[in-house]
Amino acid sequence: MHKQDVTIYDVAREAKVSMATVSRVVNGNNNVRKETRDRVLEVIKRLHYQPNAVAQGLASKRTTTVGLIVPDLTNLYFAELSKGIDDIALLYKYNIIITSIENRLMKEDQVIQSLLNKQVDGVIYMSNRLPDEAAEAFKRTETPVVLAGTKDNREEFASVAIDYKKADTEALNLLMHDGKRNLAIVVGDQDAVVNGENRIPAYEDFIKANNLGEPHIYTGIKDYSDGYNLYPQLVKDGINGVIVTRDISSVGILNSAMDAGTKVPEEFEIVTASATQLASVVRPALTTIKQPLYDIGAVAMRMLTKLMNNEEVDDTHIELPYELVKKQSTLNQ
Amino acid sequence: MHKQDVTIYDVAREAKVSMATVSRVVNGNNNVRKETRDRVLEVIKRLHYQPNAVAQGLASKRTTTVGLIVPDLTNLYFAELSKGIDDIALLYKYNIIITSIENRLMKEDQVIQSLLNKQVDGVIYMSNRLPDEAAEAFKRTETPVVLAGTKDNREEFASVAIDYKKADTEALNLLMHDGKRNLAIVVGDQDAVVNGENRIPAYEDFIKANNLGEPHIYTGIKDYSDGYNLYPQLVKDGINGVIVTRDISSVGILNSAMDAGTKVPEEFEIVTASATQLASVVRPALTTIKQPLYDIGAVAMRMLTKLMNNEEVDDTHIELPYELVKKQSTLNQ
DNA sequence: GTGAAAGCGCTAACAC
DNA sequence: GTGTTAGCGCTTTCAC
Repeated sequence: MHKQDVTIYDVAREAKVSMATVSRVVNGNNNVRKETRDRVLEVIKRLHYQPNAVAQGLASKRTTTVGLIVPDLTNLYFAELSKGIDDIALLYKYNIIITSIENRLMKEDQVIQSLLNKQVDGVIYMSNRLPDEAAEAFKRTETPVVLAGTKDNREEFASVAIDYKKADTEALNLLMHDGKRNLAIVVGDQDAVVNGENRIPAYEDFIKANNLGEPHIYTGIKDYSDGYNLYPQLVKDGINGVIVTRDISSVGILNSAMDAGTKVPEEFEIVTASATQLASVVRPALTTIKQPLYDIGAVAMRMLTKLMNNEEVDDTHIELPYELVKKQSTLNQ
Repeated sequence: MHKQDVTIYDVAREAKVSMATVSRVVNGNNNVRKETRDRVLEVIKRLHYQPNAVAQGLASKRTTTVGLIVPDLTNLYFAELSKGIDDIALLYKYNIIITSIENRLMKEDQVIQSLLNKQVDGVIYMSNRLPDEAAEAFKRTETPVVLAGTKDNREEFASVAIDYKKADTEALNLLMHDGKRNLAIVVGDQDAVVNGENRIPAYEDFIKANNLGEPHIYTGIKDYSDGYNLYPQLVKDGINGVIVTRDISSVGILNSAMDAGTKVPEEFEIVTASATQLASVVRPALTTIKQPLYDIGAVAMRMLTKLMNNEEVDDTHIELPYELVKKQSTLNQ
């Protein structure tokens, strides 16, 4: 970034008006006579003037930039959420600064602080658990935050998600009705609020309510090979039905079962709890809890635009409908 | 973004030094006596001072922000590239503004202009073909650009990629040596420079050089169902070996072939030209041209940091090695 | 080694 | 409807 060639001052001089008027034209303020406006617009075009958003940001205290905090870019779950966010952001002319925070050199709250230093107008948080320092920083700087596809144990931040407990219970019911009674839950990160405070408790409640014996909770199963390597353990533990939070892990378990000669779904059933593209292209196709990921992202971003404009928001905790899509990895009886 | 509570001026007053000295401390300038530095740092800590990056950007003309231009966030090819970029960006303390440009309300060069208005220090371009207006804008604003995982017909922009012609030729050779002589190429966007000026010509040359009859080029095959629905046409055209640029389309073709009862690879072979996670988790696993996507992103970002610092870069057109990974969708004889 | 002061390019009162 | 002016929070000469 070098010294700007043409500034608002150049336009003002050339159009024989003040900087204020040029500013008004650029920002669509109506208090400008049509002839003046046209003259200014002509000069803007002729000089190829482009406003410097950094200077605008400093002067107006609005950067029209929002921060996106995501654990991992290569996880399709977040990519699909991001797409919904991105489309709405474009619609409202916000730029997106994206930061991923998994396996990092920097601590999460440092990364978030650097985002805040960039003076983002708002933040969409999609990671597992909002650290206290970060929550503090958001409040101190009065930065609006919306959680998308995740939850927080604090009540203070807006969120858009689905009812994970209800969804998982429905999925477990499906497995049970198919005659599978040795049910397990396989999660990626047990510290995630969605898992630790929603999915796992729902599973435990279900097991207890239906007298299905000891609970079997497998944690830290994050990628394909984690899933693949877990399957023998599941066999050893006598499991014949699983609900898996990450679909890449589901695929690992599925392939491992197939390679072991296990009949899916006759002998072993799988439900994956976050439907991305992946779940539907493998064979047999996976039964999934289909979350409206694109919509979650879009609704979250829309809500954020309102919060950033200090508009009234009637409900800051939105739950969107999910769907249990029955495919070939369950009997569906 | 509201009026900042504690500014560099507050720190200066509290530490009984000038703003200039605080600025020096913040920016790690050595021309500060140790005692002064310590005193300033103590005040910074005590007041929880955080520099306003927007003001820094305006004053210094460096925003420590880079733009990422990508067609589609949910395409794993770009996600994996982005991960490499992101890691190196973090290392050098750059933030990333990401913009996707497929199916948009705004024209590509408008989106790019809005990125430039944000005064990004550099840009990584990963899309199909850099529009002339955008190329002009980059040059006019002297913004360094590196293409990652893509190419440009102009020679003027730096790039990091693989040798697509060589890779495709090698893949076609594999198919031919397996006894398949009715070979086709299936591409997503034929306007992409990688396809239009590299992959397709390589295919045509190969067909001609080996007397394999008429070329069969299928374009606009972008997603799973495009691939799935294309397969019957491939059968009708007598094709028994394909190279496919997008792996989601490869999977569509694969599943369609399997559903039709075709034996893969005995009767029909597939090579996918961009190996993401997807290619290795489907069954049969797909033979792929494995590009070092993470590395391409990382190397591109590293090069960009040099360009942004006006450092000498010996080679601005880097080709990284690829690998033809033989899996179950080819006979590999 | 440190400070004073002039900007960076723009917005937003306020005055007319 | 338009202009004047004072910042926004910081960096960077240039003195000393």
